[in-house]
Amino acid sequence: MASTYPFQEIEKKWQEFWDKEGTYRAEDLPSSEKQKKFYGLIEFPYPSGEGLHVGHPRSYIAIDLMTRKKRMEGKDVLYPIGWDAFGLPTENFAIKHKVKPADATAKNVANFTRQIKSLGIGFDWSREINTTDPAYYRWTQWMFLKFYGSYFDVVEGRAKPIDLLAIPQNVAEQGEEATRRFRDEHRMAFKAETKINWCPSCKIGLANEEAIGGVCERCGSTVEQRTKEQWMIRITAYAQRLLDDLANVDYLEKIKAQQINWIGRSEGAYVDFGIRTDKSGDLLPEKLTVFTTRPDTLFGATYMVLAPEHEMVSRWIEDGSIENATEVEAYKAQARGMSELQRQENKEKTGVQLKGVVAINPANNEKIPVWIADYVLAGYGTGAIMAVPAHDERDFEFAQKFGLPIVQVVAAAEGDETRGLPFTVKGVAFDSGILNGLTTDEATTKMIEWLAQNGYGRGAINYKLRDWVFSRQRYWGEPIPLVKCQKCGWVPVPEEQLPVTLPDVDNYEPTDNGDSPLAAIRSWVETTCPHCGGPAERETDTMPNWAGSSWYFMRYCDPHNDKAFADPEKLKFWMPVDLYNGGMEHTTLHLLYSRFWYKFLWDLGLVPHECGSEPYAKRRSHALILGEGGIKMSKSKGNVVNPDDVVKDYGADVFRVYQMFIGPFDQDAPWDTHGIEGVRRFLEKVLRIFDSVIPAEAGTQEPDSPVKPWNDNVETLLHQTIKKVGEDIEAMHFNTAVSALMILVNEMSESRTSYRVPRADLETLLKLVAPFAPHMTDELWHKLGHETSIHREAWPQYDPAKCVTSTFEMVVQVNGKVRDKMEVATDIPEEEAKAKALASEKVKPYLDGKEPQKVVYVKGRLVSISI
RNA sequence: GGGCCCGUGGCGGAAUUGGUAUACGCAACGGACUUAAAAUCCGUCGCCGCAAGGCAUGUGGGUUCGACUCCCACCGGGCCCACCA
Repeated sequence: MASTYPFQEIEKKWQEFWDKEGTYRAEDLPSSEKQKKFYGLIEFPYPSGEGLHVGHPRSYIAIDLMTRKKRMEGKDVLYPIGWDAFGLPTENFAIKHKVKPADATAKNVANFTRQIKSLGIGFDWSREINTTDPAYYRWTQWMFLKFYGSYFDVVEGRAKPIDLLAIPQNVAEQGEEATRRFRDEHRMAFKAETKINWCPSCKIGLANEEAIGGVCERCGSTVEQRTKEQWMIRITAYAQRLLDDLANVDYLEKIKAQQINWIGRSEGAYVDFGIRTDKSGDLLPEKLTVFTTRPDTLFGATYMVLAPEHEMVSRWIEDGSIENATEVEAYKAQARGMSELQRQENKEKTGVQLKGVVAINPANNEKIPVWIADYVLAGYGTGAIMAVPAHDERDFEFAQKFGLPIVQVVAAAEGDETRGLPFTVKGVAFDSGILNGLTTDEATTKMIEWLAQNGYGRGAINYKLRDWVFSRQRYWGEPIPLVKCQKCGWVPVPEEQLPVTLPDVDNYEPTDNGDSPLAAIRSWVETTCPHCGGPAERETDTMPNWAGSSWYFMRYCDPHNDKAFADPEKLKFWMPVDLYNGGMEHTTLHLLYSRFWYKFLWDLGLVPHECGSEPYAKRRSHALILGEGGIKMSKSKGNVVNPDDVVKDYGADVFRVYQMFIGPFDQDAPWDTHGIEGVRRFLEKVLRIFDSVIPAEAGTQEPDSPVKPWNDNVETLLHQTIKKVGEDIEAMHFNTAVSALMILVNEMSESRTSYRVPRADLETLLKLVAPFAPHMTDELWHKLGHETSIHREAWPQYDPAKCVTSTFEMVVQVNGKVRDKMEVATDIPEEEAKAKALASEKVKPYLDGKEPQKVVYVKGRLVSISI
């Protein structure tokens, strides 16, 4: 800014002042009734070594504006900050540079803190949290144990303590071991085999994001698939509730759509197919069950496909039912070696027929061949499909490639696009003809009835959502607080012994077998069983990054509590979050996981019932700040803007206003070095308005200039601006709020030369600018003689009567074209407006002496004449 | 392939939700002040035209007194998901 305004000094001064005064500290005990609280939340950052990106603050500043306005409106405001600090980049950095991840994290947090504080954001730093702090992850572990100690009651549709799980008679009769197994199978946290991406060179398991294109992101070697027993969390049990409750929250439509999409509910039916092998020569006792959304096309099912991993395939290989077992094994091996990503890239259909095995289509008793192919996914439905090539594109493609029959189901043909290739048309779908003349929906319902009546299947609902793989073979994460005892099996670490802290070692290396680096630290692994006191080993897997971020918004309500993750009374006051803002990249997983986690705790009564079943009342997303020219900022392109540089050159206030003015909040916007100059000019103009009011040397006396009455138009504009800025901030239209302020300031600074702007109006202006440029406005506020911060002042009110002018410029249109404009009284009667318009000299030539066909008056706007 | 969204000056973008298209800002140009520059201030700035006027919101149609806004088709671009039966 101008050399006369020492912004660096002033900004620092106010940041220290706010810190000392606790200007932004949320009330520890609420001072108002619950309706008057506002909890604004931004996604807490991952403190990377790169430092703050210019994109980060966009969200922080936006919510800062909103919370500042709410505070000025007298609400209790909670706007906290913390660090989502566990995770891969830090771990990788630590391994590479042989430093401790905790030390690297502390350094990064210090840097982020310095950067964020320099922006003057009104965070309540007294509530700062860090997911890697044992005092924090103690509760993350505690919550994991709640998952472990619970099951999902299907009848009531909610989680309950595992002690309440009814053990069926026949299980109980089999003894303790069977009972334990039954219980373990029903826990919300359970162990199961899953595939992981394995880099044979780095000897490390990789997240999907690190194995893009099937190669290791770090070293470039081909990623293998390995099978491993991992902890899973039963999020699928909550699929329907996660879907249903979207109706009760205010999320952007596209965010809801993403959640719905990800959960992927589909209605259909399970259908049981009989299986005959040549070897046995007869029907097997077991059935092959498939899930289909189109049971009405059952008659057109001409073959079946199993996922290569389907357990029946292994069984049939073993018992010799499959004649071409070698070929089948080879295909299975090939499929196993492929990562999901490789599979997605190569969409060419492949598969092998299981020779010696046929399935029986229950609709017509026809024998149909059985195949395995990797286009059928083991993880969805039953891992097997009935293939209806006439009504499914993928089946069609497969049938074409392998010469399988294609049968169109006539009753179902309506609505399905004909593929323009010869079909074997079989006419009526059923002996009974029950589907004739029905729509697809009706036929589906009818078919499900038929299946159920004849014992061939039943209606069913399936979700794409899979259970949450919760184990990571990593060091830098929350240890999973379980111990494996040879005698007692998995035993939870008792609550009073939490947290299970990470061992403080100088360095660690990945292991050969895919275990976490923790597995090699024997002194940490070896422990005693909390149950029987015998020798036991700790679980060496750690939790995923998503764990700590699944509940952090609750910890903010009571961050220093060491008796509970948060005091229920404080949760009752602050929850739910009123506005949650973040990037679109987190609108599927993080949002889903945290909603689920919250619902689970709510079910158990650990989150008070009064908080409601959803953690976030409203979710919005910001877009990206791009590099100059509209390309993404990246180190390689050399177009990265460092917020430190901007703050150093222009100050935080300019940076903040520019961030808000750059474009619509939910739209990507390119950084523009020239654009920021315009904002600087604007703020300097604000300073200049106060020059006459505030004498150069700190005095607060107003000069006794000759006073002309304050201009009515500026008065009107002031009230219009109060209205506009307030509404725009609420609607997150920050760019137009800034432009409204610019218009007012332009007007005021022009008027200043001819009129004396009343001090009260100047103070109003200052309050409107305050959330945008907090340092400068507090400085001016104090120079006007105030002792307390402007950020605790009352937000200005507008007078609706003063927002309207007594006259307006009425437009006269003839056949939709503007032909005249005239100044008329705002309350002009309709007839008079029309008469005036028709009498206009400029309009007359267009009337051509004819009588107008229609004359429309739009109040306060225009008269439209058509001839 | 599915879902969501967007096309307005040289650029970022406004438009009271169907009512004066191009607010505000940037860039550019001309001028004032200055020895000069910066800063600041004044002015011009969609296109064609001396002007009157005409034409312009991706393209073509429709509804309407009136369409950037609503409807249909097409063209172009973006984001997310994706062999989910």
